[in-house]
Amino acid sequence: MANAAHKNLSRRERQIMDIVYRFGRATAGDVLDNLDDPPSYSAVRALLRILEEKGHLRHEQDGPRYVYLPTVSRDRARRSALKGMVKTFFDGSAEQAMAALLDLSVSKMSDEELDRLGELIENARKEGR
Amino acid sequence: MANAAHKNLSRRERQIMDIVYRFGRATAGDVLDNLDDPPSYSAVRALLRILEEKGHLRHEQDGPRYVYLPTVSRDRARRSALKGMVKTFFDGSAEQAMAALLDLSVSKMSDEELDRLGELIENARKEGR
DNA sequence: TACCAGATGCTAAATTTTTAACATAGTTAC
DNA sequence: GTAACTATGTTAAAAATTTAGCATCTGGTA
Repeated sequence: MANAAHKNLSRRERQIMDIVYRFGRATAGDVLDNLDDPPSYSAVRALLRILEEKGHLRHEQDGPRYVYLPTVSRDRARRSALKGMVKTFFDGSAEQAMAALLDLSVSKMSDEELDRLGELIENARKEGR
Repeated sequence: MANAAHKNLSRRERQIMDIVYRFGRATAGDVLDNLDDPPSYSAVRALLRILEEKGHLRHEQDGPRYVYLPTVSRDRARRSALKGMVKTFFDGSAEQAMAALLDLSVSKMSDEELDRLGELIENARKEGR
């Protein structure tokens, strides 16, 4: 079911998880700095603790402070998010999603990037699967 | 800014918007049927009305009932969602996102689909941009 | 060592979200 | 026409989320 993990997050929880995923690892301060319409530092810490309780985050000690990391690997999170997106916005068609993605960003892509993508597809067509 | 519209939705609101986007248009009943851990019919209707007030949905009369539709075109919603995803999970790299998408679904893709994608990239490399 | 800065833990209040219940109006079928 | 069914509109209570405040602890530094 799509983005199962994310589905049950509250608004703030989701905002925070997005930031942590984006950063890979983040302190309460990092999160606060990147939150729209941010609450108090204290509120952010409370949310981080809740997310940890729920099993979405874990923390490591880094000197005097906590650094939070997702418990689910970035790779798994990516897959899950992609699946949800394809299901919700592209009728389940990964091809459509890729086309839209390409359309969205060709203007910003380098020749090298396009070459690499071309190869990936070439490979998939020949051997892969 | 990512998925600006979605960012401020509550949990249920987001779940409902996802369903409406997936269906394109949906009645309260459709939404109820597709909601995990569903509340009462009445609760769903209340949420739909709130989403309409907030400007995320509009409704059309279809015989005796309302059919709800997103106010933002699917295309815009897609773009917005894709951008957010790329930013959050792929360090802003559309190429990486496309590669992951391909990896996720090569096994399910037909030769035709792969051909079409190959062409799109070919075109982008040659002329486009 | 003793102080200061900056961190966490915990608790309870404020706000928002979510829900159900009830009242009302429109459709359809007989 | 009217009864049965199925909608919607509104309201207020229940539940969950979000927040801030205060007490406490830890680490670095003069």
